[in-house]
Amino acid sequence: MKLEDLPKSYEAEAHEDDIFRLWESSGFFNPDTLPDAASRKPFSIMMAPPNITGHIHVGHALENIISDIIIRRKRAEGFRPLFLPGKDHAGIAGQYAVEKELKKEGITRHALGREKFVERVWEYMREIGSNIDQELKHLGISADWSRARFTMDEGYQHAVEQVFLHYHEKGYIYRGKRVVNWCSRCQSTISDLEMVYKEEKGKLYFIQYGPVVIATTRPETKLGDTALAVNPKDERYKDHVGKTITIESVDPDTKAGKSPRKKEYALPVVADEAADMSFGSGIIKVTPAHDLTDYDIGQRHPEIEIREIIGIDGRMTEAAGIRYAGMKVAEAREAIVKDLEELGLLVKIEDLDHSVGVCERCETVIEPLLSDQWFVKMDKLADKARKAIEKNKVTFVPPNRKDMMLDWAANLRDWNISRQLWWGHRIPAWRCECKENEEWHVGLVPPTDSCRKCKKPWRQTEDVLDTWFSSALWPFVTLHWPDETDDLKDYYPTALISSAREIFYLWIFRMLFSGLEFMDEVPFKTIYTHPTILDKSGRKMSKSKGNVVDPMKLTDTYGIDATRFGLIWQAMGTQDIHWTEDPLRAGKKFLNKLWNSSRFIMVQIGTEPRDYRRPKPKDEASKKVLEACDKMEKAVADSIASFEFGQGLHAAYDFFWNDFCAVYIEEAKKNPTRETRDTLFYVLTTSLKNLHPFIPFITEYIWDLLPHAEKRLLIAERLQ
RNA sequence: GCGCGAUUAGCUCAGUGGUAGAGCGUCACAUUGACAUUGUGAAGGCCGCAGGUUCGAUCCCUGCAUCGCGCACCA
Repeated sequence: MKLEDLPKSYEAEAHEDDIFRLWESSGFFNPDTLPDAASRKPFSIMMAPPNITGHIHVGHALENIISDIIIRRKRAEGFRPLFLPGKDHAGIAGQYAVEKELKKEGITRHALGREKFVERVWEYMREIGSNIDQELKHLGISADWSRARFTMDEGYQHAVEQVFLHYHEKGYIYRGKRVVNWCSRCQSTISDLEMVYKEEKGKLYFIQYGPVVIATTRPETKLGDTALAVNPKDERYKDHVGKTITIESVDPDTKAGKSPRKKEYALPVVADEAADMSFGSGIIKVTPAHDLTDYDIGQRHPEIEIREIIGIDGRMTEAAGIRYAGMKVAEAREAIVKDLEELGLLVKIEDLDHSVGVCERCETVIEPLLSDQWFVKMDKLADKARKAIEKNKVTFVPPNRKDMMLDWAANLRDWNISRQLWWGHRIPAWRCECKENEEWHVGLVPPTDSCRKCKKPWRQTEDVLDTWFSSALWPFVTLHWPDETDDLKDYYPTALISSAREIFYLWIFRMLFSGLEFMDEVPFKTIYTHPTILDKSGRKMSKSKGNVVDPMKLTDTYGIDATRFGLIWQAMGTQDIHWTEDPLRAGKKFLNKLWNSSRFIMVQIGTEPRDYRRPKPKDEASKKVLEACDKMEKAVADSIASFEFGQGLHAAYDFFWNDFCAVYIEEAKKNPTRETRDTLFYVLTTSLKNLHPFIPFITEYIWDLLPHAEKRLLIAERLQ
């Protein structure tokens, strides 16, 4: 081979797509078709399914490149590794994405109707979903796309129904009126996860409440007050506990427009830990229908009445009194403050910085309110998961996450699993249209006998399940549970789950108890929380801040390998990454170094087939570089095994550039012998093998140019 | 408020109980010998602050400060 036959610099974009096609058509992403598949041990990772709401971001890129590194490494180590890809239908986020599209066309989902709207969502999912697949493939992710799953595909829907029925049979599912986070725009409950807090300059209002003064940021909720609470240790209010206090306040039944009038109320006083002695006056007004804390107080003191004064449309209900009924919450607040002031009941107003919960998707202020919802009892399920964690059935990386999760799981509320959305898994529960019959029938089909009160048919509830209800089942439903497939036997439990910090609790914990409940075994041996990519100044990336990094733009600029190199170079342990493109530049240079040294070696060694076992040279330089090479191999293996991907890449880089290129190749040039040629070939091929998981394209490309028996580095000679 | 993590060269980060390293950037020199996407050399750091342990601390301990994250609170 002549030097002139090989270009002077490495042209990534000329080869990367071809190489991926070559891998894909080889079928080796599917572990079953690997050579000697039957004798290989199974190993599996389930891809955290990206939400189908747009393009993948740089965090997805990092997450999946990390998994891909592990998978490629395992493939080379002689395992039968399954990396199962898939996508999440993303419930509220998916629906909202389509609603935004409709808005541009000037229509609403209500105008379309449920059936047509859901069709639109499916169209959107197919289109955006295939983009996501393309983007992941473009990054060189060696997942088995023939096994790809979607949380709304037919088999998955079936599994979700079975899970619901199972929980129902065990008595874990109930329907209840609870205070939930209500988004009045989405017209649905939302989970804590879908809620974000916005810092706001608010006001703290001090209101005369009979003999005491109470402080509140939400004076309008006083219309729903049904009690007062003080801390049991609070000496100041000891005498009031257990008695009622008569207070004077606005009469809400005075017509709007007329001057406000006073009215007397009797409110019971209870002792409850929730009252903080040091905040405000130390007395809290209890509004059980519109505040989670207050609702809990209500639960602890059943004598407290519940009055609902805010409706699901975000307006005051009739129970709030004719003076305020129909007003939006903010309007009612203004009105009542004015009335209190006129009546001389407003003591003072202070400024207060506090945060307000808003809907993550549409920024509507969340109203906590009482609503009929479906719940899953968490006590037994959470207990199972906690015990498994305590018994170290799973390993946490980093280890301190173990205690964090146990703390979090120690006081869980029951899981509100119903959502008033159109996009998602329909809840298999039926009820008579007449609504006079309170009876619910849970099952895949309606009951055959009609309702006792009328002759109308049963109808399935409009509600769908929380999107996490289905993603909780990911590690086994992807393997076709409830069918007892070979895949399920081979690949469950998975080796590890790699997840973003954001969804650590809500997703990981739910997969844990789901796996234990349905498979009797933890779904993964290791829970790895990968680094979060922040911008250079350490802020979260977000569209509104304009600091997001598009991985596709990076690959356009630097090529895929250099992008992978640059991402992993920065991935030190589980530390957050303050994003910088510098290492991508370094990556590009390194690829060129790798290319040119390979080019030089190819010319040196000629074209005859070679033995690529470790040579036993006698000269010092060769012995030394082989020793360093052994060290590098060990460092790479150890680093990957301990999730120190950046360290592994640094070790390989450092060895290759310095020990090998700068020192050994120069040395070998001076006095080329058969021994140095053997050593050059061995060190190069060993480096390629160790670098391959990080920068798979160039290593494969060079490998295929080398004269030896095994083509395809992807499945080349097994490492130890 | 509680917990976790971070704080080292201009920037992004490694690192070790014995007076510090990488990548990128900067400056000077080298020009075609695999590679100028290179090579050689240089500049640049009281390793956040204050105590303590130690013969010796950037590293261990305590406190503080700043930043970030999580949980709680936000009456």
